[in-house]
Amino acid sequence: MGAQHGFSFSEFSQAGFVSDAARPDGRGGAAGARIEEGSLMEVTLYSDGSSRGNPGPGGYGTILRYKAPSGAVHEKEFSEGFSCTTNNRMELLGCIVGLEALRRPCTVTVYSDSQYLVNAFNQNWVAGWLKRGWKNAQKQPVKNVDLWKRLLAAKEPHAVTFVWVKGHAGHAENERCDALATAAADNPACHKEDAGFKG
Amino acid sequence: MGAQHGFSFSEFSQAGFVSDAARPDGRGGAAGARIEEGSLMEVTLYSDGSSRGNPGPGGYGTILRYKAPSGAVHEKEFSEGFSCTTNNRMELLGCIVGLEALRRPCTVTVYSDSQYLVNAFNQNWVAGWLKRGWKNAQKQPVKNVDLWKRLLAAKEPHAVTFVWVKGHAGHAENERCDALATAAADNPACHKEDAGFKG
RNA sequence: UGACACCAGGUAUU
DNA sequence: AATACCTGGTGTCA
Repeated sequence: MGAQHGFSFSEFSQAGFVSDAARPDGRGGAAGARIEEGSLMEVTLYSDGSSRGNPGPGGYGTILRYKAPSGAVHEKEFSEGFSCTTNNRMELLGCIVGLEALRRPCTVTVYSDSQYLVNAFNQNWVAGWLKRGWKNAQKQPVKNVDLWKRLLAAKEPHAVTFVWVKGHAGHAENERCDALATAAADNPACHKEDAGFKG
Repeated sequence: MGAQHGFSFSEFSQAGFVSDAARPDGRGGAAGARIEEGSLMEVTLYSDGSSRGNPGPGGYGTILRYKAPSGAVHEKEFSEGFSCTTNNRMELLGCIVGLEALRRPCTVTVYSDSQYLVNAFNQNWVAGWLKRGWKNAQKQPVKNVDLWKRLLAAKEPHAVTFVWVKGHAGHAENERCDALATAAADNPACHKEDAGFKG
């Protein structure tokens, strides 16, 4: 199972959501030009990463879900495998590809079991890194800067909220993402190279 | 079949073993007052646990065996069933009740198919737990601490050796214990509550 | 020192 | 297929 890039936004358009003014719930923006948070499409992103050996072969799994006001649920799954990477890189990448698939600004809720990912924003780690020029609290270079920068760029157009979920605790979507991630990690036939990983 | 507590040591006394000096094999202590390891009564303990569901209804089976110098074999069986417990708790409890039935310090050889039980001593897991204040190597609280403490207390007066036997591999006593354990697990009429189990 | 994740291995119970 | 338990390790941060 390879990556499925280019999340088809037309599916969402078909759900009758492109024109905010037409929304039946009345939340369509009267403001017009300005994008209000309440007027954005609400999307849920679940992701998980795995790595066999750490470092070793790895993969990510991501679910992007949009529930239309009509009640219809639109969902897309993503996954990729890599020949040599780390658990944390896969946790980040799963989130990144989900965000990068969005073609318009959205209100996104990201669910991840990785405190490495979630706390970077919810505990303001990134703010400290930027202040120190990508140095961590020990003044060492922050790891995986390539992915962190890519994540910040992918996040930028959206209103993103990060929620930590405990891993392997019965969370259905998290476990689906785990299955996608491990399946990709376990399939050498589809492995790509994680060019950013410095082994 | 309920538990049979209070292993009658008088049976062993009748085997002519109380006076070490009289032992025909010459290992009786000339030292007199001091209890030497070689002077202790040698007992063999077999035990096994089972649990239907894990967690679920479970039970243990235990055989305590003493072979008198005369060649006579004295044996006692123990078993109990519980309404909700785990496989590992039953493996521990089977050993505990056997040891607790001994009324004098003995040289005990414990045979179990549970590496959870055997390695706790033979691989010095307990030493690490005590050093870390009942935390395991991952710094999480050690599970079943109630039973581990009870086992340490039950073991304390004796010279205990643990031997691992492969389960379901034709070991006669192990399979007898398995039969006792599963019979107890499968008989709801005699089930007790495993008060220490946190479900 | 703490937290989360990712494994690798082993035994048993189902 | 899954749970109950343990050992050993790395990837990362505060």
